[in-house]
Amino acid sequence: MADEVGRDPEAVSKFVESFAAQLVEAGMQRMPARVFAALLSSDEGVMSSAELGEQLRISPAAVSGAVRYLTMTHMVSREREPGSRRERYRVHGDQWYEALTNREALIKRWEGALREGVSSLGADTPAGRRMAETLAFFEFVEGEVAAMMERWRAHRRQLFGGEG
Amino acid sequence: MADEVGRDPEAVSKFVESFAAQLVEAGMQRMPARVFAALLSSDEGVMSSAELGEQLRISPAAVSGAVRYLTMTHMVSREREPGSRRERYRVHGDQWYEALTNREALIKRWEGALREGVSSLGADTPAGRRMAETLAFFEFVEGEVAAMMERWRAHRRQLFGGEG
DNA sequence: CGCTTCTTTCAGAAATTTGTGAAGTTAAGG
DNA sequence: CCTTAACTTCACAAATTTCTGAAAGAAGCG
Repeated sequence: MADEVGRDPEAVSKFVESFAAQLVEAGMQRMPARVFAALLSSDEGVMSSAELGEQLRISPAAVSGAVRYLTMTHMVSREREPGSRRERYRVHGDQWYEALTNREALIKRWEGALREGVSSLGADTPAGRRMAETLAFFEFVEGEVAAMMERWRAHRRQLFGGEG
Repeated sequence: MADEVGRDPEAVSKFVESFAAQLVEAGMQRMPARVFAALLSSDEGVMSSAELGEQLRISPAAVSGAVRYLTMTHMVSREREPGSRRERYRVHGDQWYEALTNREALIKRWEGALREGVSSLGADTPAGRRMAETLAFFEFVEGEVAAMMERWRAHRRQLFGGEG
């Protein structure tokens, strides 16, 4: 496996850590953030568990935990080369930020909590009305996001061409 | 100060805690989340420091810290009745979720980190191209969100009328 | 101008979260 | 079927975060 020479490992590491820090500040846990940033900055967008552990100086256990989170949120997918027990993790380049905007499940739960609030506090009370409005906002956003992503794909095609 | 009878305090508290839990899961700290949920479920959308402390069973210090966070993120504003040293905190009903979508500063920093990544890894490398695309996505979203909020306001007017 | 009431700051105790080593599990290859 | 390489799970130590009581800091009111 030829190392990609021409890449300054220190520059890569610097980017990885600084981008991970931004993700952490946005609420992501540290290890998932670092693993994700490492994948994002790898040339192929693919790394093995061992490579991740080595570059980030973390234990296999930490890699495992981070990857579990990242795959559950669909920011990363796992692959296996046929006839190997080496797992490979891939960031899909145009899927991960779609996953980012895709807080569907989260929004659904907010909506659930708000609906309960409206009915338990009373739809005819000021607080109930405030919650009903908030609920309407989330429902609105839910629809808009889908349309926005459609426009993005068109825009992207225009900027980068059909495949990326 | 007449207690609002007709409101079941237990139902209110149940909503407050369950909505706060959702906010926590989305990355907000516990105390800000609880304080915010309490305000949201109050009839006038306004509560004093003492009322918050009493309902949530937390110290004045905790209220202070939570409110500091909430005002910094523009989810809550502080008021003072003239001629009183009692602070009052208000959730604006149609401002707070605008603040929620308004991750302007956050997105700007992500963009900064990505720009650095593109230039330090090389715009002509696969990784550099992946980051450039991600950057383009954020720039796109930034513009779209503003337009979306404009549409929301129109939609809202249609649903609830001009003032709320 | 001092008293009183409310808010903020701060140090530290308590609780939670995080990452590791070690043991356990799965599956490829002989 | 056994060996071995790789990933995962688990208990615990360490680090971090969170919330409180106490003291300090503002600001109305007499």
